[in-house]
Order: sequence, then structure tokens, then C-alpha cells
Amino acid sequence: MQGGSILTLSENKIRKKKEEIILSAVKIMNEKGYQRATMEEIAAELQMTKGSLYYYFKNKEDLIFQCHELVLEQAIGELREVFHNCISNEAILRQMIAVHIKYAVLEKESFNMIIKPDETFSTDQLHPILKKRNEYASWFDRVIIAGIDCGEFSIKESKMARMLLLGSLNWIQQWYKKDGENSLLELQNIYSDYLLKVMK
Amino acid sequence: MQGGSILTLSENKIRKKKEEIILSAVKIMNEKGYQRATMEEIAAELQMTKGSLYYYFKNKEDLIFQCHELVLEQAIGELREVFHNCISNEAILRQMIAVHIKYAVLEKESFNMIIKPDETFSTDQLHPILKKRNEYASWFDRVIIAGIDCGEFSIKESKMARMLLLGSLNWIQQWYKKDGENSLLELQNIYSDYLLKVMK
Amino acid sequence: MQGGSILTLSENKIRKKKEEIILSAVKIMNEKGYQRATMEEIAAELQMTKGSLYYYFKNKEDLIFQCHELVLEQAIGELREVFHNCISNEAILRQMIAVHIKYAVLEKESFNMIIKPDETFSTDQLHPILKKRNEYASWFDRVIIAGIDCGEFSIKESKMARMLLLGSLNWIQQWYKKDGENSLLELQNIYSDYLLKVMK
Amino acid sequence: MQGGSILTLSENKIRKKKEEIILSAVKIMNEKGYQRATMEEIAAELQMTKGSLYYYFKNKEDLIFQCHELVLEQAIGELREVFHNCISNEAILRQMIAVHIKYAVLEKESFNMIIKPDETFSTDQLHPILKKRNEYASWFDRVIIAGIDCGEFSIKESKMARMLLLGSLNWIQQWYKKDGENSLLELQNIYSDYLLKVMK
DNA sequence: GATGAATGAGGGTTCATTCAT
DNA sequence: AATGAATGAACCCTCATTCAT
Repeated sequence: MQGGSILTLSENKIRKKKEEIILSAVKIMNEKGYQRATMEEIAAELQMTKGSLYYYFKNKEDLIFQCHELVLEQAIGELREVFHNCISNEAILRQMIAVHIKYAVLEKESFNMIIKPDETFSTDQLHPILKKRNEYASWFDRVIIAGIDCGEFSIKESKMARMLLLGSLNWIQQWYKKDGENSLLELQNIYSDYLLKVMK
Repeated sequence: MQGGSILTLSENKIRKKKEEIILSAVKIMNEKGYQRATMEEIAAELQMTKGSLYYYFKNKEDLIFQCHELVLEQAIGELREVFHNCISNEAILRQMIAVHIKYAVLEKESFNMIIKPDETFSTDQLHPILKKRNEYASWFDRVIIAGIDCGEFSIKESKMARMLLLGSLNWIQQWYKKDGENSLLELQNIYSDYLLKVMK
Repeated sequence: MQGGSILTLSENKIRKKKEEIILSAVKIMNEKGYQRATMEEIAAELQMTKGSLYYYFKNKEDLIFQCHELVLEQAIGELREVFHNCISNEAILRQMIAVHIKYAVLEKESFNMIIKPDETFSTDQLHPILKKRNEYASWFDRVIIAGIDCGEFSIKESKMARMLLLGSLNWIQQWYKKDGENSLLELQNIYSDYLLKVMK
Repeated sequence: MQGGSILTLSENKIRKKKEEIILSAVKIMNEKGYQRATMEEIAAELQMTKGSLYYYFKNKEDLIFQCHELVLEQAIGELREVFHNCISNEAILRQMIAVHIKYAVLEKESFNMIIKPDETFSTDQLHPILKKRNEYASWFDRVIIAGIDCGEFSIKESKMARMLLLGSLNWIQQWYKKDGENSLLELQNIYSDYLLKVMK
């Protein structure tokens, strides 16, 4: 039923290809930034030609949009899991911080789109992006509020605390270097420690 | 004396014009991002033509570079003053946070440029930019280290604390709205409170 | 075999187009000079648009470069043939002069480019151009030296004699008119006579 | 009478300035070629500003035109002198060759305009240029014809011989290097020897 | 006479996008 | 489903030219 018809088969094939392209795009963008990543390069990475991309995506913006969606979806998935698998709110928040840092550093550019979507997207696509971005942020809100409610956290302004938290994390990608002094793990721990001092 | 003043007059005129252009550039760039801001638009904003800009700036990169310099220089000036006029390190840091927020919010456009210089500048100009950026940051480092030394602050990783601090502040411009719930003053106070919890 | 021919087909097609463009470029350039020939005009001549040229050539310099190469290659081919098919060095030199005059007059535009490569090319491409130009000239050197060795010619400075010879021939295109008093054949004969007086 | 009035005085001043500019222009052009020589550079050489040039010359073409005139006038002057001061036609021709080589090498670019005036000048100015160029060439014609008439030279086609001669000389500037193997004097002698073999 | 400043036309180049095959 | 080829709009930059002062 689910995968029976021929149509679905070819649809599956297309979806596969789309994902491949998105991954390639994400890679190139992480190297060069979105504006400088050209359709040509993205295609070349997959040994395709420029024109072929337009079979799968309406235009460049659409492609970037879907890159963003994919990455954000994944990240949200991880947040959700963390949320349901940890016990204390502190533990959850620590895990979430770790997840965010991981994405901010490793998926730098595609994650970056969260930061300044209005420079990247036209009005049409801006809305769903912002929605997803809010969904992502809301997981942080949840823990913080839960923490406040059960007395684990003492801050008053949950929204602003979340802003502070995410802001400080986003910034990491501006300076973090893979071969630098600190490992990703150290980073995750230190930031967790510091940011929990804010919350408590 | 005579020659001097005449010279200064025309030099002043050119400097004025340069500043005008820089302000225009900064405005456009913040609306559209650096890459998408065109020389034409920047000129049009001032009712000039594209070509005229090249009378004042060698090329686009040079213009962006000087935008950077101007704003950063001003901000550094304010930090310096704060540093020398306050008593406790906590007081200094609070003031510095206030200054940074003010720039990030009110001079949003200009200050923004600090964020991603490496995508904007060629290697030649990247270096002096990073230097100035470091100079700016170093004022924060100084207070933090001084605070640690005299026991006011307890954090271990001064550099990372500074990163966290500046990152969280930079992010403010992503969401802050003049007519929003919080006044600038409230913002400055809350962020100071929260970030000092990190330091102590 | 199948793959080979298909490949060759499309390769051939692209080579054809490239040649078309080169011919167009060569025509425009000889009307206006290299600097004043614009990519737009070159394209317009073929009812293409500027941008399309960049599908075939990296940039203007590359296009000019290949113009050079193509014509020079052909001419070298003819010299080589002459060299191997004639008996006396005098006969060879006469034939070579005829070839050179033919190119200078009939393929005026293309051949012209040999004249001032150093104002046209950047250092990178200058070298291979000069090399090919030298290769062309070296065929003349060979006959002259051979002629000297076997006593047919009596001049001392073979290099300078070659310069004089080629210089005088190149100049022909400055004044020669198809419908003028002298036929091409007369021209070839008279110049041969005169220049051989130099050699003997 | 000649230089009495104030008007003439200032006219003289203007003429002086014009010559200065022309010399500067000639210098820059000899370094960069005419197309690449900018009004700015020419002015800078004289510590003037671009705009001032337009007080003295209608436009760039006019300036180039007058450069050309000046140099050609000088060269013609030298030819005239040679013509009247030498005894045998051979001696005259040798001297003329020396003069031409000197200009072709030392005043490379300004002399060069003789070579391809149609690329440099619009129809308006082309005519007087060609006229002067013919005047220049006619001095060579005269000696050659005189030489034929008195039996010194044996060639039949005086025009073509002159073309051959000037062509070979013009070409020198394509390859001659100041610090090369041959001094200017050697060059003048060798070319004279070779070209007189043609005439005789 | 000279200059500073501005202009505008044009050139080279890039690149997302289209479309016939 | 993919490609090769072409397009055209947009961008940066240069430079001869102008003109008020």
C-alpha cells in the first residue's frame, strides 16, 4: 500500500535525488557561504550539470530553503528526543546546548540561515522559515519554563534568557576553529556551565 | 597657517562626504546584506552616481572596509572612556555591556558588519579589520581579567566568557524592536544582571 | 567506438563554434584594434550575446590568445610543408615569403595579432604566445642558416636578416589593396627578388 | 613686432604649456601605449589635474594628434636636413635610415601612430595625419628616385622599395631592447648595409 | 588658468535561469 | 531525467569629459 505503485517508486527516486542535492548544496554552502555558492558548483559536486538542478528545485532560493528545512528538521528531532529522554531540566538544557553547538559548528552555513533569514529569503518563503525557527526555539523555551516552574531555575525573563542563550551559542561559529585549543566537547561543557549559571 | 587651514577645509569636506557615503553604505548593507548591496544603490541613496563613489573609495571592498573602521573606532572610544571612568570592574562591565547594546541596536547597521568579515574581505584587508575587532574585544578582556584578579569574578575561562558575552549581545539586534515590550534601558539592565551571573 | 564518436561529435561542435567565434573576434579586432574590440561586438557579429562567449572562453584575454594560436598554427603548418618540399634554400625562402605575404594580406586580421602581443596579454599568456611566434620565425631562421652554411646566402647576421625580412613583409598589410596596381603574385615575386638580394 | 603684444605673450605661454603636456603625454604613451595611457596619468606626470588638460586640448584624440604632429614634424625636419647636407644618394639614404631607426626606437609610441592611424584617429583627424605621413615618406621616395636616376640604385619599383624599407625599419621597435646585444649604432649600420643591397 | 568633483557611457564578467533536444 | 547551450540582467569598475567655482 505504502510503496506499491510505480508512481511512488519514481517519487521515491526523486526524493532520494533531492536529498543528495541538498546534501551537496549544504556542503558547498558550508564552505563558501550561500551567496557565493553557485548552482554550478553544487551540481559539479554531484557530477551533474547546472540545468538538471532545475528539474528538482524551482530555483536557487527553493533549494536553499529546503536545505534549511532539512537541517532544521533534524535539529528539532534531536531536541525533541533530548527533551523526552532526560530527567532534570538542567540535564535537558545541557543536552540541548550541546546539540545546538554541534549544529552551529558542524553545519555552520545551513544552520546559519536561521540567523538572518530575511537576507536570504523572499517574503514568500520567509514565513515558513520563521515558523520552523520558532518551533526550534520553543523547545528551549519549554525547558526553561519547566525549570522555572519546578524551581530548578530562578530567572524571571524566560524569553530573554533564551535569547541570551541562543545568541551566545550562535556566535560560536564566528570564532570556532576545528583545530583550535578547545575540543567540541570542552566547548559544550563550558558553555553549559556558564549558561546554567545564568539560569539558576 | 593659511595653507594649513585651506588644506584642512578641503580635507574636511572630503571627509564629510566620505562619512556620508559610509553611512549610506551601512544603511543599504544592513537592509540587504553586504553582498547584495550594490554600489549603485549606495550612490542613489545620496543622489549620486555609481562612478562618483570611486572618487572617494578605491573599490567596493575599500568602502566596506572603511565603514567597518569608522564605526568600530567610535565604539572603541566609548569603551575606553568607560574603562577609565568607572570604579569597580562590575560597574565597568555593566557600562560596557550597555555601550555594546546601544551600538548593536541603535547603530545596528554599522555594527553588524563586524559579524562576518571573512566572507566580505580579501586577505589584504582582513587583517587590519580583525586587528581592530580584537582591539574592541580586548577592552572586555581587560575588565574580565581585572575582575578575576581582584576576586570580583570567578570564571576560569576569560576568553570564552567574553565570547559568550559578546555573542549574546550581538544577537539582540536580531530580535529587538524599538516599539517592543522592553525599553533599551531594561534590556541593558537585564542583560547586565544575567551576564554578571556568569562572571561571578 | 560508439562513445568515441559521440564524444567527438559534441567536441567537434564546440570546436566549430569556437572557431566561428575566433573568426568573428579576429575580424572585429582588425577593424578596431584589440583594445577597442568589445566582447559585445564580437558576439553581435555572430548574433550571440556577450555572456555566451564565456561559455567557450574563460575571458577576453583567453579568446584573443586562442585567436593567435589558431592562425599561427595554420601558418606554421604551411611553412613546415614548404620547408620539406623544396630543394634549394632560395626556393624555400621564396615560397616562405609567398606564404607569409598571403597570410599578411588575405588573413590580414588574424595575422595582425602577432604584432603587439605584449600590450595585449598578461604575463601568463604572453609566454606561450611568444613561444609560438618564435616557432614561426624559426622556420625562416632555418632556411637562412642553411643557406649561409651551403654558401647560397652571404649575410652575416642571420637573426637580423630575418627580422628585416619579416618586418618588411608585415608592413605590406598596411598599404596593400586588393584592387590596387599590383597583383598578389607580382607582390610575392618582387618582394622575393628584393629580399633575396639582401641574403645573397 | 613678433612678440610685442600681451596677447602674444600669453599665447606663447600657452604654447609652452602645450608642449610640456605633449612631451608628458608622449612619455606616458611610450610606456603604456596610447589606449592605456589615461588623461589622469598624463596630467599627474606634470603635477596637474585631469581637468586642466582640457583647457589646452579639446579632447584626448586632439592631444594624441598633436603629439603625433610634433614628433613627425621633428622627424621630417631631420630628414630634410639630411637630404640637403649629404652628397651621394647612398649617403643620404643611410642617414635617413639612421634617423628613422632612432625615432622608431626612442620615440616608439608617438612614432607608432604612423603605423596604424586608422585605429587611433577618427575620420576628421585622419586626413591631416595621412598627409603628414605621406610627406614623411616622400623624402625617402625622393632619394630613391634620385638614386635611380643617377644610376646609383638599380631597383625598378621605387614605391615598393620604399615600402619594403620603411616596413622593415618599423618592425625594429617590435623586438629592439635597449639593453640587448646590439647598440643603436650597430643596428643603423647593419640595416643600412642590408637595405642598400636591395637598392643597388 | 586651474581644480575638485561629478557624471555617464561603456566594458568585462558572473550567474541564475530557460529551453530545445 | 538530464544536458548543452544560450540568455540577459546585474554588478563592479574605468575613464574621458564637463563644469561650477
